[in-house]
Amino acid sequence: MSEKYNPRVIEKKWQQHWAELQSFKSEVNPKKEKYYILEMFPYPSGKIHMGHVRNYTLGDVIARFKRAQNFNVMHPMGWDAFGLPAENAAIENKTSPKDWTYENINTMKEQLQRMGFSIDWSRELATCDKSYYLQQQKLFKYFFEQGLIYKKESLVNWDPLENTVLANEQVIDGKGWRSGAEVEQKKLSQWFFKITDLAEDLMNGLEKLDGWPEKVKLMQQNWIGKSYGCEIDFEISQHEGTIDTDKIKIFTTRPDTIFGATFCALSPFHPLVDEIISNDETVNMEVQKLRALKINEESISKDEKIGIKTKLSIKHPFIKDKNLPVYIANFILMDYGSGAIYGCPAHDQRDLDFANKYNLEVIQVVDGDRDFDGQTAYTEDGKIINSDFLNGMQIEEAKEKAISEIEKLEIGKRTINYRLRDWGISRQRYWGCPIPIMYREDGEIILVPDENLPVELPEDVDLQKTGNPLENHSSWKNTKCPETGMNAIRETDTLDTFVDSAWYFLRFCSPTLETEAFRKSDIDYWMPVDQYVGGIEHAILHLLYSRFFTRALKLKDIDEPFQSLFTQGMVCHNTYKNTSGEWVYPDDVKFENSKLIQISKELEVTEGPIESMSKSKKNVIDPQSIITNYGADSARWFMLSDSPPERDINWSESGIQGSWKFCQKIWTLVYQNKHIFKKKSQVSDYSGETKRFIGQIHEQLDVITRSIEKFQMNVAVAKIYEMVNLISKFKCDQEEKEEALRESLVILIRVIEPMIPHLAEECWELTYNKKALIDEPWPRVKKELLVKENVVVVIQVNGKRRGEVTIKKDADENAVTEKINEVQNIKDLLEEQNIKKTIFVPNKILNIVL
RNA sequence: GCGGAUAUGGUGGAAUCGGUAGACACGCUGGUUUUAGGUACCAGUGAGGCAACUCAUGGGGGUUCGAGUCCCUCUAUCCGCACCA
Repeated sequence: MSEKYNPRVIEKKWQQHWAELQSFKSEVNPKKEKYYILEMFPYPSGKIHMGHVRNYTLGDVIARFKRAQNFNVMHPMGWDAFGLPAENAAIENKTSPKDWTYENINTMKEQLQRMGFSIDWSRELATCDKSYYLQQQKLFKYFFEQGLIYKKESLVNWDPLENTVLANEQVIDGKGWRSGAEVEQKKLSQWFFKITDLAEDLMNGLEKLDGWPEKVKLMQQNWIGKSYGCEIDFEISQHEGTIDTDKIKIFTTRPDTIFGATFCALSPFHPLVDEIISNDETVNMEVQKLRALKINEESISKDEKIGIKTKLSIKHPFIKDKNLPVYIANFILMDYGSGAIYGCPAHDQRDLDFANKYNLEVIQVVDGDRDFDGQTAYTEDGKIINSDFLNGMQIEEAKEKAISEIEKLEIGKRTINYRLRDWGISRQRYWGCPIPIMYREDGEIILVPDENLPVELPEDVDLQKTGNPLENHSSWKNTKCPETGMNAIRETDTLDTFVDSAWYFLRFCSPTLETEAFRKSDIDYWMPVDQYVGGIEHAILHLLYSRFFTRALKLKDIDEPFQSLFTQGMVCHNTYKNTSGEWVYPDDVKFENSKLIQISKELEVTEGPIESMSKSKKNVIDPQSIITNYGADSARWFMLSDSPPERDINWSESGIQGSWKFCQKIWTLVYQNKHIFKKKSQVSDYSGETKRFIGQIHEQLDVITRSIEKFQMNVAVAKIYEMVNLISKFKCDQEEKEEALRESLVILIRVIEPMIPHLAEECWELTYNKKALIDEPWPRVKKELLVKENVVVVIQVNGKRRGEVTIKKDADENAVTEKINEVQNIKDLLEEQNIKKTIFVPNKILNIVL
């Protein structure tokens, strides 16, 4: 044990100690209250990055804090190990995705262990483990049998050169990122989860989630997007060629504007469009152009509206002899409503843009405060005009009336529509969980029997070849039906990796169970997750899918997987560019002669804006170098200092140095006082100055405790600084004071443990305590010491602070008023003035209004 | 475009309830000690003013005895938009 703070030695020492004693292994213990803390598991991309360090440091503070509060804490860790980057790496480096992934897992596990996180590694799992995806295939079968899985056609980004499906991020300016080929929208038959079946339930469940940030709940609510409207069948009045149907079903949320309808628009992927283009080659060519465009909500609202006029017309249901032209348009989603709308240009901006472009009629049917100018759609409140039986009504009333008339004519019905779409889970990729389905030669689609699971990923695949590697692997793909012996073809799609992460928190409860995905008794004890910590970028999809899974699995008593949720901010850093316009790593930049210079190339560098750390902009700091230079505790402390956890944090060299200095300061403070722990004192009560000192310590302890509970780690950190400053200045010259110093140091060591555990343990060793620090309970706040005898009451004149008086606690207004006379400048202000009234807040403020 | 968020000194940020704005830290300035130096310690540090005091929480307006906090409005920046995880 040395006088100098030596993180390299002590961190290794305590990590070994915890590992040997299996200090963080968790087991079901019905006698003890459980606490399940979980951080979003990482994708094993290579090395840990600062975002991980921040995420897991936050979670670890909570894990260690709750343990100190006598909870039976489970804090597991695993790997979200399937995904695209493994395939990309395989193509670039000619390695296998499996080897690449497991190598990364090893590296990252070592790094996480080097951070000293209190993780129960006995529960470790990787979603690419056979044992994990075996259970996932069983869950797939369960969902299938529950009727929650179906197949339908849907669109993908298709790279015709690589013969493969591209992720959105692989499409850059409409071109394939590797091939540069023009990306097409291709229809493929794909598997879907019927998440929309539970849309209502998922929305209502949000109300109960008190521990979730309001903004995340709102984002989910908007994502589900419940809306009330109606379907209307419009009769086709004119067409050319043979058309299979005589109606077009449209969906609207604004049936009150039915009399303002002036055209009809179909999605380019509407089934009727297939018929139209089979009759008309000119339209066909135009439609193919529209179909090649990527349509999402963003493009609908921003991009130029394009329409193709068809030879069809539809009849207006309420206006005799009025026919509306039918267009095929790029701003209609096939997945929303019925894939067809009627356009009411006066009251919808998209429709108006379209009508203005194609010179269509615009009829105003809602009139309100603002004049309608023909350029900005009128979407505000108002009264219905130009609308026959709806005239004079308010919007809501008119909606009701229109729907009831439509239902009376039996040409449509009231519907509830959700913006939420079913969850497409098919991926035409290799590195994912195989779908346990076979297509038999007799046309039957069968589920692979349990005894033949898992359907294993073949390892002998050629990723260099274009197309889906599983599709190309004929000996894997062609198989026999285990029941009938008939020839069969395996499903070559794999599952979306969001499926992997939609139930991993359940698997952590029974990580090694072979017979089932999880043991019921384990789930009953550990679930739900008490605190989930992760990035805001998962606010919608991952969390919604996990909620869907938990509900669909019908676990008794549990429908919400995450009791509380905390979303942390990102880690940012300045960006640097050299004179040739290349991004430069911060490590490669030095400051010389008041210029920034790139060390490796000796080029001048300019400093760019602070952005979230990303490999593409090279503004990353490798946590490994920080751990090596400063130690894990300093890195942890920095992550918790200054910025509130939910906000973005800017990495700075001076900040990490400050953290290191602080760790050193704590060590010096405890080490210099180590002799006082040898003695045992008889002091049971404090007086005077010592009482005030220890009172302040307990006040700080109180704030630290409450701050950690509220996730305000930066506030807790600031109070710990204050505590250290206070203890450092405390002059210890008598027995009573020595006892106070001892008590305060013990409190300090205990409260820093969740944040900087190695240093805390090393300090604890100096106190001659037999019990391990991690098993030491959180210190109790001595409430009796928080009561102050005197308080400062601020005196205001006309709401402005003019002075203060120190007075006995709970003194009344008269007592305060009397004391004012001692304050000269207030006396002057009050002279020869009439006091209109006074506002008195006990122990806080006296405001005198003149 | 829609949806969500954020804005306080030179910097990161603090401020239970509407009640002393700027805690704590970084940086900077001056000093002390040891060292070649990093280090450690002490003092100062929102702006203006000799001072009394005035001004100050993105801009403008409002409610209130009193607003960083509540209401309206504007501006700027960031995030998401369904195959990245």
